[in-house]
Amino acid sequence: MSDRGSRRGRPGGLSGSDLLGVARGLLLERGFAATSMDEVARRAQISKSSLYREHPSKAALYAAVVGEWVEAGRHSMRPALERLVANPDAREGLLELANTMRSGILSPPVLRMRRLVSSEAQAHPQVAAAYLKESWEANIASLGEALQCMTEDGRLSVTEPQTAAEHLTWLVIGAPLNALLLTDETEVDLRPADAAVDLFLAGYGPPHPR
Amino acid sequence: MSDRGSRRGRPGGLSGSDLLGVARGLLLERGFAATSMDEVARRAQISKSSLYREHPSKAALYAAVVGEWVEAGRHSMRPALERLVANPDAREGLLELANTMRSGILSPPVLRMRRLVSSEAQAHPQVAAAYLKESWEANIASLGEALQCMTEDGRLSVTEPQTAAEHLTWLVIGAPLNALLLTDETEVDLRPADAAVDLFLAGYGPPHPR
DNA sequence: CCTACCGATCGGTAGG
DNA sequence: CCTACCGATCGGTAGG
Repeated sequence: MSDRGSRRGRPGGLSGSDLLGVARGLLLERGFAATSMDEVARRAQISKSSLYREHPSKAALYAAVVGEWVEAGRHSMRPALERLVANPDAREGLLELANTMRSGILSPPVLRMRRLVSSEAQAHPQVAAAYLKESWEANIASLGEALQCMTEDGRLSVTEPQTAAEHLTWLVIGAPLNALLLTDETEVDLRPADAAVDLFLAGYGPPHPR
Repeated sequence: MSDRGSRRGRPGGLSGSDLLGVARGLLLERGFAATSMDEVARRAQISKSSLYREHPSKAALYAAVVGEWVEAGRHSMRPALERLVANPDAREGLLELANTMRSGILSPPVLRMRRLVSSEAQAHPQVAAAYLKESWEANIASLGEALQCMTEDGRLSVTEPQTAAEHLTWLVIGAPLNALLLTDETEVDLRPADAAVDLFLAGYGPPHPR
């Protein structure tokens, strides 16, 4: 990860993934407009010339930061989904997944990245579109596959996996995500996910639950 | 609404609600940072001195714009909720309400205001907090009251109206709102709300549906 | 009411 | 000569 090992001659500052990490920290903390290329360079201990050689514009740096983030989080839900599919108790598995989704999506860094991308969606639409497609829709699709898998062995009765995955997702995170996006807080008191899972199972539960 | 009638002597430019309308148009179109006080004054045909006399800072102008918007939309769902309560067919009423919620919350101006307030939530937290409380939470609470009313005469079986209202809201608008907030588009193809209403009724439907 | 203008700061690029 | 990198400063524009 660190480029420290590839430096030659001069002590030098950060580059590559380390440089993106510095930029990400500033962008998540202050937003796009309030993050200056000067401070990115200063914190990375490089000159602005070096910064602009690696990222030819502020927009390119921003796109690189979001791109690295999306790539890292693309399959972040996979372990939780494998635990869900492996759990013979559908309700227990869904409850655990709900809590995992909440603690992930509502965590301060993930929330800040979402605020950043959403705020810049008009100025940088291609970045927002990539974030939506590769971060959100990819994870929703994976959840849909897991729900279909659970339907095939009788633990659920889902006919439209994509729709069911969206329903579960928004039942679980809709209200707290909305509240957190409209606050400068990074935490909100969560009611238990039981009611959301109960509603989901009432509609998508096994066909013969007796 | 117009201050044209109260002008005295000079032809003058806009003030009051008309001035806020000009500022709102610019803020919704370009966002907070890209909206200059110079252009607000120019479009309102007043000097910057007059603008700053009526709104002592850019932040104050922004707060006034959002405040007027919140006040106007506070009870915007009431007519739709009255139709829901008056409809003896719960499913039909909920479907109509779902479509009303979608066409309202997902309409371009409402969407743009949400983007604006959310983008400035860190810089102007009190504005975002007022928007959340008086615009969102007030309407959710009204929906909860309607659901409780329908429970009392046997059309639903809701024990926690607040939770049920949140569930219905996010089932109906969660996915499209998320997609629209992460795009520069102002429209998205909506799948029918039937699946969301069916799921809601599976969990909150009448106790003896035979 | 308005024009001119301020102190500050931005993203991006020059010469050496 | 080449490269990686620096200090200094550019033209424009923001809120007030």
